[in-house]
Amino acid sequence: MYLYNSATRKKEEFQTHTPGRVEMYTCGPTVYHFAHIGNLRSYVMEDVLEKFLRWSGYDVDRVMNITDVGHLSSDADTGEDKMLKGARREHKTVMEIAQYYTDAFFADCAKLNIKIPDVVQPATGLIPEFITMVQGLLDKGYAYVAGGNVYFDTSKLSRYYIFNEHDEEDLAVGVREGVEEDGNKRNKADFVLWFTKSKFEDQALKWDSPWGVGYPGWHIECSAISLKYNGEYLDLHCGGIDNAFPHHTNEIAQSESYLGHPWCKQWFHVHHLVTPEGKMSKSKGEFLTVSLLEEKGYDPLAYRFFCLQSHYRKALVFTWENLDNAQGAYNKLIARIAALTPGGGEVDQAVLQAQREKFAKAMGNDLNTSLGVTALYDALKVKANDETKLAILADLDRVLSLSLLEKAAAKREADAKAKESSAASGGITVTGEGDPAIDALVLQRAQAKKAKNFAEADRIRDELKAQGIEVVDTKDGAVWRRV
RNA sequence: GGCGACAUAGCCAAGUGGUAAGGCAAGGGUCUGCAAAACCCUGAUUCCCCGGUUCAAAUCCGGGUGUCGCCUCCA
Repeated sequence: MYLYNSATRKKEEFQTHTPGRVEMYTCGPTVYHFAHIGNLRSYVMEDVLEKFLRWSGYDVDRVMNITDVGHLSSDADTGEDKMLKGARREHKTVMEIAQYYTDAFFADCAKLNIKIPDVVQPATGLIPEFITMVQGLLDKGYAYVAGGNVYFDTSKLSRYYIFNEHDEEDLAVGVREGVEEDGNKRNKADFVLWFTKSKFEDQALKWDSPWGVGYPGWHIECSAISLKYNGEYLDLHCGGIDNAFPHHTNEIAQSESYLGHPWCKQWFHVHHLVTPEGKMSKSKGEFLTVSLLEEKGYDPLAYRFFCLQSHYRKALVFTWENLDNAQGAYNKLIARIAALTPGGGEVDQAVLQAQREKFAKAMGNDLNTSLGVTALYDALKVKANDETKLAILADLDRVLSLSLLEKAAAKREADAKAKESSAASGGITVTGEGDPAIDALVLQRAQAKKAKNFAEADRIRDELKAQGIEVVDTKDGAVWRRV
């Protein structure tokens, strides 16, 4: 397959260190708050990438960290740990916060059909490994101690900026409000590997180290966790585009300096979900979570569908209108699949194979999920029996994970049930949200309608409408809902 | 100020030198007492702009413009 590689800024043929096996690492969430749907866009796209690699025959070893310490909200000593901030906000301990939001993260993932990685490692569980790595960098001369902290010395590298051609002098340090320069650093780009100094006395998580009691920097965790579980050679590193610099740049600096050889070849960065006002963030605008989408009546998988319709390397604009489009398209797709009849005839293997190849070509071209979704529509239109169409859809859904066949089967079953009860009650069925008084009115209307008393039927429908209730006649009876 | 990505119909988009896929929305039609649903039909003389290369450019080259992101909190 071909993937765009952020490190070379080119689309390249994907190659692994060990043929047939992919060592894959993903930067996981900092568990200080709920994930918003923009965060989850990355995990959706990475999930599709992982599943496509498996579908293509690779053996994938996927590792993800959980940042539960060390992620500062600012540079240098002024930085407050995000976890602490969360804990204080909710009057809980840091570990309680970490557990709560880790669980919430994976609950969101489950709703979006995002598979849990093979290894999930919280940063606090691997402190000795971080210390070993920091010590190794000190021993090799890539790090120094200053003002109680351990820093990585970027001047020791022949090339530090991997993802962009920065000239150090052009870097606007402190470009953001509230960021101060750290006087302990020898070079502008140096970063902390281990902190012992914190202005915040309630820094709850501390560990003993050769440099004093303290806590790890944010970047070291990913290098060390990947080294432990993926080994010395990483094939594919994923994350949001905003992590390219400085986080991933620093990971490369640490890992390659420590290992003494090239580390990860392929870098996969997912671009942002944005609103018409700009970047989505937890601190401004509406805080969009999966739960909020559900409260508003959306299927989380419609959001997944929305993500798949677009390319991962393009900013995707979120508006409620766009999500409505996706939900509508998703519902229609399910309805069309539900209209197929399972269990009849043989699967046409030649057609299945041809559609598989078409899909593989699209997805293999820098993960073109938009064409991948189009392949679903092609499957519905292909000249073959329903059994073959269903087989194609089931196969492609192993990658896209839209629960197509499950949802279609559920719809088919619900439709059959409605039809059955319709037959049992002489053709008049009322399906609604479980209010007997409303059911009675809707039934009255249906009876008036059956007696061709349309004036009375419309009068009752208007009466219901005034109460915010919409009645729709389907071929299987009357259905009402609150709007 | 520096670096990077992107720019195709109302919206999401495909397209990688051979004459603009697909989806959503919209409009028209069939059907239904009326609606809804379903099904059928309709869409860009043109791909941000200006030059250039070529028999041929949305695609390649040069120069602009715009939007977004990063430059030590973010996926």
